[in-house]
Amino acid sequence: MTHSSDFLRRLDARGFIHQITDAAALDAAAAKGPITAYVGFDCTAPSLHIGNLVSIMMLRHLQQAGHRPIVVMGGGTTKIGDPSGKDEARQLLDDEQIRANMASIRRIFERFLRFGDGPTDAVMINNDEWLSQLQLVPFLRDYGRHFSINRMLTFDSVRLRLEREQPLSFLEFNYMIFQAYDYLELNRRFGCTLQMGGSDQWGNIVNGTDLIRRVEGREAFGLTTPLITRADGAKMGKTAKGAVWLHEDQLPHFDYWQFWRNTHDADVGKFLRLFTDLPLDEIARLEALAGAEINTAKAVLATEATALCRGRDAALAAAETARTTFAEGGAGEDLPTHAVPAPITIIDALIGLGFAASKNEARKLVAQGGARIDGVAAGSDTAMVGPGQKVSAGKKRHGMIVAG
RNA sequence: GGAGGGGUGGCCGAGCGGUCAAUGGCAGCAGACUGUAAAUCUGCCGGGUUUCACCCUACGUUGGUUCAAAUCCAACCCCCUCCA
Repeated sequence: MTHSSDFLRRLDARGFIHQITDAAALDAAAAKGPITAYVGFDCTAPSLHIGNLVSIMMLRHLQQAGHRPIVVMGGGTTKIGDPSGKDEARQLLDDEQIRANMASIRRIFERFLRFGDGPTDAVMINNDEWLSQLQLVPFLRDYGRHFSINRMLTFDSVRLRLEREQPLSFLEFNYMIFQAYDYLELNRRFGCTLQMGGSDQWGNIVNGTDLIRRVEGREAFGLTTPLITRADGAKMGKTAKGAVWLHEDQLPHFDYWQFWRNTHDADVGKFLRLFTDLPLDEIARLEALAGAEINTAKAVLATEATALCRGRDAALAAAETARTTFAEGGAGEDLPTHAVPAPITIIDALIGLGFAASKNEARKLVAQGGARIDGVAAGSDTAMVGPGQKVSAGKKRHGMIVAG
C-alpha cells in the first residue's frame, strides 16, 4: 500500500504498522495537515522499558512528520490498577508515588520528543485529571449507554478469558471503557484523532473511536504496532534478569548499549528500522553485511539506539568501553567497579561486582573456569585481586576492582 | 448438591513408602566452537557453609500413621471434568 502522508510512509517503511482502523482516511488526514495523536503509558514504575520503545519511537516519527504527539500517563488507571495479564492484584500506588514516577518518566520522553507550547510540540497529560472527576451515574447515563455488552464480549481481551473460563472482574471489564473515555476526552481537549498502541490494545482503541463517533459524530482513528519478537521467537526486551529499562538509574549506559550490541543477526535490520533514526538506505547497507561483518551493524545499532535514549556522549563512551574491553581485552571506563581498601578473594570480588549472588554461585563460576582475573582463569577460590585488576565472569561480564 | 481427576522446584511435566533436593523438557549460568551472533556439543542448575563433606528449607495447607512420607490416612483450601 502506498501512502501519501509522510507520517504513514515512514511508519510503514520502518515496520511499525500492524493494523489501522481506516488507513486511507487516516493517510488523507495526515497528508492534509497536522494531526494530534496519543499513546497511553502505565506509570507503575519510575521508568519505562524496551517494551514501550516502539510506541515512543512512533510518537517521535509522528512529531518529525509534522504532527503533535500526546503522551498520556495512566495516573488514573494506575490508581485503579489494571489487572490484565496479572494473577495478583497490582499493588496500588498512592498519588505521591505516581507523581514521582511521572516526573521520572517525563525525563525519558524529553529525549525522544520536543515538548512545549508550539503547534507540534509534545504534550504530556495525566488521565487522572478527568478520570477521578467522573461521577458514576452521570457517566453511565452519558457514556455507558454507548457501550454494548454484546459487543464488548466479542473483544479478544474479554472473549478469550471467558472462553477459557478464567475469571474476569467487573473492574477489569470496565478498563476498556475508561480507555475509550480517555480518547474521547483527548479528542475534545486537543482535537486528538489518532490513538496508537501495541496490537493488544486494538480492542480498547476501537472502543475509543466508536465512542467518539457516537458521542461527537467525529471520525477518529486507531493504529497498532505488531508485537515485536526476536528471531528466536522470544518477546523483545524480556531478559531473564528482567526488563531492559530506559532510565539510567535502572540500567547503566554500558549495559543498555550491550543489550543492543547483543542483538541476534537476523534482527539487526528490523531493530535498526524500529529503534534508530538512521536513513533507510543506510540501514539497508548495514543489514546486508554478512558473517562477522554484521558486528559493525550491531555496534551502529547499539550506539544509535543508546544515543537516542541516553544521549550521544553516553553512547560513544559505552561504545568505546566495549571496544577496549572486547576488542582489546582491556578495561573500559564504563565497566562496573568495586572499591576495596585491600586485596580480596576472587569470591568476594565476584559478589562485590554483582556477578554472583552468593559465595556458592561465585565458587561455581571459579570451578567452571568462568571467573577470570585480568583475563586469566582464577584457578582457585583463594586467588586474590586488588585495585587495578579486572575481574570477569563469563565472556560478557567485566568489572574493575578499584582502591577505596 | 453428586461422581471423578488434579495441585511437584522460574515454567512445563514425571515420580506415588526408604537408594528423592526429586527423571525429562524449556528458561538460566559456565565451558568448547565462533563473530560479544545463531546452531551444536559439554558441565552446572533449591539455598547456605569451613565444599571430594556437611547443614538448612522444599512436592497446596494443617494434622496423623510409620524407624522412614512428595508418595499412605484425615480435614481443609483451590483448580478441572462429568452428572443434577
